[in-house]
Amino acid sequence: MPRIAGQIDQAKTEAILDAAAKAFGECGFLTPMDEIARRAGVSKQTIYNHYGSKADLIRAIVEQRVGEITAPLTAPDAHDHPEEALAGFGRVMIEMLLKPRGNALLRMTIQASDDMPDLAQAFYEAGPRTSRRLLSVFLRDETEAGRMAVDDPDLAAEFFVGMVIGGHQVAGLLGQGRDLPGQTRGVRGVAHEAARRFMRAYARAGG
Amino acid sequence: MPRIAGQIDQAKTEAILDAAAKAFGECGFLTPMDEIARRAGVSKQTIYNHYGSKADLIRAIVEQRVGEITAPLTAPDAHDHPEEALAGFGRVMIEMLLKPRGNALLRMTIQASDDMPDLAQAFYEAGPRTSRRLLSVFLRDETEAGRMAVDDPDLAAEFFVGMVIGGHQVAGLLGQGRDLPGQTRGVRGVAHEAARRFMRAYARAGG
DNA sequence: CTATTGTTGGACGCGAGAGTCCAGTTTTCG
DNA sequence: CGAAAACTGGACTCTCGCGTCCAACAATAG
Repeated sequence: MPRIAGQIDQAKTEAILDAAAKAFGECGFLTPMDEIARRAGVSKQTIYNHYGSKADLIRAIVEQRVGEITAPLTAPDAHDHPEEALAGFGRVMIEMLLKPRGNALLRMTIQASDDMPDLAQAFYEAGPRTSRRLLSVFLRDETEAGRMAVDDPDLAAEFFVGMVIGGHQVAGLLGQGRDLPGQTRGVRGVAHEAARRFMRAYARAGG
Repeated sequence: MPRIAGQIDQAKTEAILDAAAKAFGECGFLTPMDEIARRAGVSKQTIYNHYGSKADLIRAIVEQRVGEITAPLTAPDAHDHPEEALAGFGRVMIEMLLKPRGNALLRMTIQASDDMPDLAQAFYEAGPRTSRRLLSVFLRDETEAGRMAVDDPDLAAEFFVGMVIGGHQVAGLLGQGRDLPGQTRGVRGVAHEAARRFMRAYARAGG
């Protein structure tokens, strides 16, 4: 028994995954496997030893990266001022999408969603859906605590998420990242303004 | 000179375009040309007689449909109550995306944006960008008329558009159209609620 | 009727990319 | 050192889809 059975992976598996994620992000999911092998500094055969097929490779990328990217997106802390918490949540969300990684991952998943609808669903659950749910819970708690007046937390969460990322999403998906309002304000400025307006929209009746 | 020169097109050109748009929408832009020919009830050669290549065909689809789909999206009428005008604007926008056509067109353009960045840009200009601009102008006018208090119309327009379509967009692109808040309310309900909240967020200081 | 032009459908050439195969090399363990 | 397991790299097969070619057909103008 030469070579420990598990020694194969550790180094190369990650190199392959990194290179593949980067390549797919740049050139779309139609990037040839040879290109990925080249970038990873690895033989093509090795890729197929680690991941059985291109579909499996893509699956691995999405499953790993979704968690990684959405990690900083914890539920806002209800003990802060709600507006501050919302602004922070929004800021993380924008940064999530502005990073080449986030948008590239979404693009790749959309492109692959024809052939792999299950993957698209997993991505949707782990990404957009959970972020909405986190925010929805926060809004409900704030309302019960008497600091806000949100009658439909799910819908309100969708509104806020939409306010914050709406424009960036499509623009990024179409490769038109440059043109967006709020550039002069910067990420923090936009998130803060969104939070401020949202609070006004959902303020308690008494102010 | 047998056969009038212009007799070639009228009938078939449109049939091809319709079939192609439908096919691309359902199966993605990687639909074979043979499939399109079959659906259009036309020989493949005929397609190449009318449109030089697959890229040209896609271009033709996008250029025609963008205008067609965004046609009902005129600037809201400032003479109505602003909230009603906004709700109407939002409703049209949602319907634009809920129709298979709209979302399919966006998907197709995203998928093709790797190979045809110019097309993606044209789409973006004609679609998302002009709708934002229309709304922005409306908000500026309403503010000048003293009915609202919008300091940054561009950003506010992005907020409203995001509120209305944010969730549907990604869900549709990922083929997850079923799960969305606001189903119980229906399209009009969501648009109306968005308009109501938006008005509160941007009401004049004096109420 | 004849010439011209579009259409048909089917075969074809071609390139690209997924996945396989294999001989030779490297690495690690005993 | 010797054996086993993974890696290399490059050739190879297979499929698929774009775009072309071509011979027969249809329609229309003169």
